[in-house]
Amino acid sequence: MTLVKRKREAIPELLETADKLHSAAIHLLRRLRVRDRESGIGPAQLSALSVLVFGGPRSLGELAEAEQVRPPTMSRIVSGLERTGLVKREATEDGRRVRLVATAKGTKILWEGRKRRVESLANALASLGEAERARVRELAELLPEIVRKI
Amino acid sequence: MTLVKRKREAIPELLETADKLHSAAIHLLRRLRVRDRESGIGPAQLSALSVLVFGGPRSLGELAEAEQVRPPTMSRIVSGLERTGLVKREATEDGRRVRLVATAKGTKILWEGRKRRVESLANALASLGEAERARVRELAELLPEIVRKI
DNA sequence: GCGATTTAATTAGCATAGCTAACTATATTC
DNA sequence: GAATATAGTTAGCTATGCTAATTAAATCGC
Repeated sequence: MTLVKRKREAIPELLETADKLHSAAIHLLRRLRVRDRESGIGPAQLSALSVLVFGGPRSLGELAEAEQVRPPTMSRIVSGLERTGLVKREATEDGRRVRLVATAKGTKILWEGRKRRVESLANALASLGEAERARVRELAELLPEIVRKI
Repeated sequence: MTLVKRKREAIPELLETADKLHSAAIHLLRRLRVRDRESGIGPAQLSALSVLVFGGPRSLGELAEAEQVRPPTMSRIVSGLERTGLVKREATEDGRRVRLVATAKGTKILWEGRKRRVESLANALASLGEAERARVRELAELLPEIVRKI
């Protein structure tokens, strides 16, 4: 017990920070999500589409993994996106795989939605002081590194 | 147009910060969500339960509003929580209203789940340097204020 | 080179979670 | 006390998650 004490002692403070960060992330996204309804697309479809738009075409399995969803689930999400003309399934050299590509319409809709979310948040940031904005900027850069370690 | 130019010019930098923060929040929660499956409770039930556990008992309408969901949706979420013994519907003076209360079992399960999420994140924070951890701590305190302004 | 295995995606069937519309029951108002 | 307002539920639709089973294509082994 006493031998690992140093390591254990470090945790409570981190737990508190983690708890606050976790809670803030939940509330942040809950607020921004409201604006997604304007797109008329469900959250899973929107999220999958964003991977294709920002990350480029990929197979169904890859997209499922990126979205942390099982292939059958992604298959149906893609079917919905295809039905509304936001994504296209294309054949590949490997006859088992499909290449999923966002259409022009899908790309446009996604950018508009993202713009709404980001603008809502940017407006909230606008009322902060210069020092606080700088702090937020620093954190926004630091977060991806933290996420990678989870 | 030109009259509001000053305000518009301030936005691009904020848009970039907002975009990064938004994206980081999405990826953060996506990672942490994985651990929720261990609880065996769906995300909507888990989130509603957390409001009752951390915020105390309230009516169905209040809970629906807190969760940004319509009353019929919340009614069914609560039915699920009641069926598994995590929440109780109690009568109030006003015969139309119900008081929703988390049971001991519900409280216990929620704390365990929250612990898992927060610990995952705290572990990721543990590998940061002292200066970075301090920065994260500052931001975690600042975020609720930003969220309130969205 | 052809049968067996592996891999990618889909289909089928189930549960949860979101919505609107319609209904029930209780309070409130005039 | 009748009309109206409010709180919650029920019914029925769509979307999103899962596992199990199926289909089709590629690869492996001999």
